[in-house]
Amino acid sequence: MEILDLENFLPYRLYRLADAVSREFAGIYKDSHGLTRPEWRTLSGLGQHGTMTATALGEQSAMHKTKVSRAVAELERRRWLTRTPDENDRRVEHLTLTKAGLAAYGEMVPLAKAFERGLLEELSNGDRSAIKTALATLEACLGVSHPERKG
Amino acid sequence: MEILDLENFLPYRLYRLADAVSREFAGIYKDSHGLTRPEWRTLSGLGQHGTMTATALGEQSAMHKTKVSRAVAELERRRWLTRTPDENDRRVEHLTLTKAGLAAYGEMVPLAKAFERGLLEELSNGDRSAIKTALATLEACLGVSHPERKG
DNA sequence: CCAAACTGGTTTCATTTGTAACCATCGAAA
DNA sequence: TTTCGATGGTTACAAATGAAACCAGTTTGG
Repeated sequence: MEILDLENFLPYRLYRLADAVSREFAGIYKDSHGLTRPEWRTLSGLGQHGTMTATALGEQSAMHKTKVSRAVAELERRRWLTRTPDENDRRVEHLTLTKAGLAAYGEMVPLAKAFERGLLEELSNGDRSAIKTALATLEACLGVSHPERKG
Repeated sequence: MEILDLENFLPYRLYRLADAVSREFAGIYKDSHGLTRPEWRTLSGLGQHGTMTATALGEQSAMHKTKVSRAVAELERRRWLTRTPDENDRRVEHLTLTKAGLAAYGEMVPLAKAFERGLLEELSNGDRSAIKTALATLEACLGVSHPERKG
């Protein structure tokens, strides 16, 4: 009978690594501010782009719209963002970080970058660039970069 | 204010890719047999190693013990595995696939391998080997390979 | 021998997640 | 204009998850 070596199976390894990295990284937003991952991504998207709609947020950060909806609701409750109704389309709301939201964002960005740097430092120069192109290739192949995501 | 480019942030890219791959791959065990991921991993571990304890399963496949416990219960309900009490330690149970379990495993392994092949085909030879060493390095650095996992 | 600490495994409960249904609004076509 | 399908976003409900409590059995140290 043909067997599968799980520990060397790419989907499994990818998932396990991503999961470990993500848990590790969660310390930065969870322990310090009690954010969930969707909340962190929402904060991050708005910090980066200034103003976005919920739909745009979902696309940019690969989140299902229910996740976005709940994350936005929570950040609003904290008064880290505000909603502004769109002039032309009354279904749409434009989301923007408040001063408090920006402050939290500004505080976490350097920590996030340091975390990433810590990871990349472990890799040789060659592996560092190779992993980036490999990721890009697989992302393109899976249609992950700019699609209608479900996550 | 310093910003973070989420779409180029390694932890995010890793997670998003792993998530996409995992969803895609889930078709192989979910759509065909209605398995969850923990159930698939359990099946896979036992198919590969023949007989294991729940604890060993958790270590090999990076699952929290509650996930293992529930997956094992479900596979037992399907009569895909059986439990045999340990001779010396009455807390321990040895898990083994039944004929039906092995059949399902044998059926899925080629599909899994084909899926992995499909992914790797997208990469150049260089990237293929580089991504493996990069994964190994990060796994080692995060202590993912052989630890007390929580996932 | 006995108590305390530990380990394998299950269960309980609160939280998170996903699917689907839903509401409101919009755009296109009749 | 009216109707019908699509779209932005929220809500309801069921299933998956994780933390911690738990039970049973085992080891250790006095």
